[in-house]
Amino acid sequence: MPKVTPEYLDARRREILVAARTLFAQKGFARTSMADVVAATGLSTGSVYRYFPSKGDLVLAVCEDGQDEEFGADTPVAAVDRLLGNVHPGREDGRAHARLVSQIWADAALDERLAPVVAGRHAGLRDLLAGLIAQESPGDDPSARDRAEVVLAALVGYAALVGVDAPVDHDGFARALVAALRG
Amino acid sequence: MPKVTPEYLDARRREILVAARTLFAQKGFARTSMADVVAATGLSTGSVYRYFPSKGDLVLAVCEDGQDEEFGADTPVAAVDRLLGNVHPGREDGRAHARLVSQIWADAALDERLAPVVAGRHAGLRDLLAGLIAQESPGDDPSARDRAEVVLAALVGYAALVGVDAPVDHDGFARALVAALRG
Amino acid sequence: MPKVTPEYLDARRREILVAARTLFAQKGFARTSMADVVAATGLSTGSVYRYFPSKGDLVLAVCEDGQDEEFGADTPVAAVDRLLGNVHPGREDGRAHARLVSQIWADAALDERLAPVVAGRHAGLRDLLAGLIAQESPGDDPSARDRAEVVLAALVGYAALVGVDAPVDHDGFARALVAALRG
Amino acid sequence: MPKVTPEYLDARRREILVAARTLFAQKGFARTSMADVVAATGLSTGSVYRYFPSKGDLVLAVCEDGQDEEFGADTPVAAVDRLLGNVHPGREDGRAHARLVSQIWADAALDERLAPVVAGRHAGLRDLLAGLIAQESPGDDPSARDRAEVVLAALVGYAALVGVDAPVDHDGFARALVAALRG
DNA sequence: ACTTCCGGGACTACCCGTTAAT
DNA sequence: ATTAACGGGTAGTCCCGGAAGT
Repeated sequence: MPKVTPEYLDARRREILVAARTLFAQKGFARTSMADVVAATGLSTGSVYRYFPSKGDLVLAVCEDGQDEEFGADTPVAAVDRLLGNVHPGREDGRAHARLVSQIWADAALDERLAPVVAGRHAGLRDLLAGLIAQESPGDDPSARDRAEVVLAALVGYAALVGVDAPVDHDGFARALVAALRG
Repeated sequence: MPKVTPEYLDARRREILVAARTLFAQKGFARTSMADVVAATGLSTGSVYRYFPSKGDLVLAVCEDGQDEEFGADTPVAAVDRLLGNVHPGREDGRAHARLVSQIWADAALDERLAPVVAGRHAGLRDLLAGLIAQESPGDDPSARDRAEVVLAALVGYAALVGVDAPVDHDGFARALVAALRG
Repeated sequence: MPKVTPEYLDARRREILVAARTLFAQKGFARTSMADVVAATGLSTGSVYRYFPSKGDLVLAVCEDGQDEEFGADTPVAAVDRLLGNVHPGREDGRAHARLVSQIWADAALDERLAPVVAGRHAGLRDLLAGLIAQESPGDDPSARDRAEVVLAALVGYAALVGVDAPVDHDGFARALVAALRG
Repeated sequence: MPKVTPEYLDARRREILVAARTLFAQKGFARTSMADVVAATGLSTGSVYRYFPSKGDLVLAVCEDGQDEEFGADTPVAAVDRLLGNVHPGREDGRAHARLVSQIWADAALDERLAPVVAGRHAGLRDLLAGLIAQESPGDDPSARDRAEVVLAALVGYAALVGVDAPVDHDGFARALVAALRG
């Protein structure tokens, strides 16, 4: 079935990506084999490798994916609430997402192709958050950036906690996080 | 014929543990093979398996190890400084330690034997920190625990950042973290 | 819809053949993938498979190709000189040609479709050479055929030597070969 | 089964080597998979890889093997007879050996680890044969080495012929070869 | 009619955690 | 205590068919 539309190709690619992300969130990168991905997509080995030339590329694509989703918040509190909501332990896919976040940071620490992607994405988010914080604060507070860094780091750590199924107090954490935003 | 002393056995065990931790910090759990550990210790496969019946047990032991080191701090700021110092990107083994932290949280999210160990350790640390915070604060502030949780989570996130070699402002982060301690 | 001319088709076929021979001479049959050939020709997979229904057929065609080139020599010495020149280690493509010769004989020993082609080609060359030898020799020397066989075998062996980049004395070999022609 | 005698290890190694050589002679290097070798030995994959860390090493070992067998001949004619006998098309394993010879020269042309081994072995044989020729010839004939090269090359070419099952006149070839020895 | 190119899936070399015999 | 053996699993390649377009 050659000469298909670019949309078709992109849809196929996304299917693989979604299947892979689901598996990676369940079992992590290392414990998910390409055969697992192949089985989950219903395609053949060759097909998957046509879209992603190696497992590393697939992992990379999963990590890059969703990166460009609009931040969509105009106050720091709203932004943090939203990010925190993604890893809410009560949500259906909250734990899965949290686990994926942990996997990504761990793998990025070992994979030099992944590291800049993850670091860059994080930096972008931090600057955005810092901007929102600065808008709210009176005068020029140089600590906005540091506060943003801390809050974002706390979110990563929170994902780790949710990932291991630790009994967290979601609302309490949210409150303390908002307090930290204020400095 | 040997009948070696328990001390000797324990020393052997520690040697393996140290070698494994070093390798795990460099390459992560999945990318470190038992053969790597065996080679690093200079022992034989059988010996290593005598002390740790499976790779999972070795990973578990590495994660548990160091857990019982005294917290050794009597103010929250001192405690946070100390913890933060362990993953200082400028320190020789700061990045290695940071990487190991990321690996542990990621693996704990997948391994049900590991999860409670890591979660428990974290809870202990959090309660200790919450205690120190409460001591300092006037009256009974119920948010001490939440603040401790946030600060500790931020430390985990900071380790992730250092692990991927992101350009962090260590001192700025420390300041913002101390501010967060105060709420 | 095209209905292209047969000449065009043949030209295409030759392009593929040339590209394939070059690759086969560089990397051998087994280490050259159809994808390599496709890439080298600039055509599509389907096109290549239209002209050569399988890799085996392509290999066969490469082995048959050049077979019908006129011997173009009227004395045994001239013939041998010419053949030897094709695998001269100093020539640009001498080693490449020599490597290809080795690949062909090796593959022919395993492929029953290839074997008769190669054997037949060799037999033709030998008979031709034997005829030239007989012309020069006085009376009817029944050993002409055997001498031709030995000389031709030596040429194959020489190609093998050049193929592995062994330090050969080309002129010395040529002299000894001529002596062998004479018996 | 640890701590076995070196003889045991060597015997095991030889078993693998023999099995591999047989397969390689039948199907060539490329068409013989490591799984084939494993099955032929009756061992497990891991065991075979313990003795030969890669397929390339196994191929190399097969090519080096038998190299040190004594030449065992004191006249050029006897030497050539012996070498020719190894690839006699009538002998049980003559064709198999001939095929293996072809495979080795072809692979050596592509594998830079193999090339020097094969070239060196050939050079040794040639010098030995040249020595025998020189002994017999009156005075100092500088062409002894070239004649030896031609004769050896012819033997390689003869192996190629036998390998493809070409109808050769073994005795006629032998006679012409002996004539070539004399120059 | 003819080319393109996606899909398929068996296969390959090799690795790894672990056992058990010596 | 040592180490040979195990065997299932891993990422990735390869040749080729056949449907979809031009």
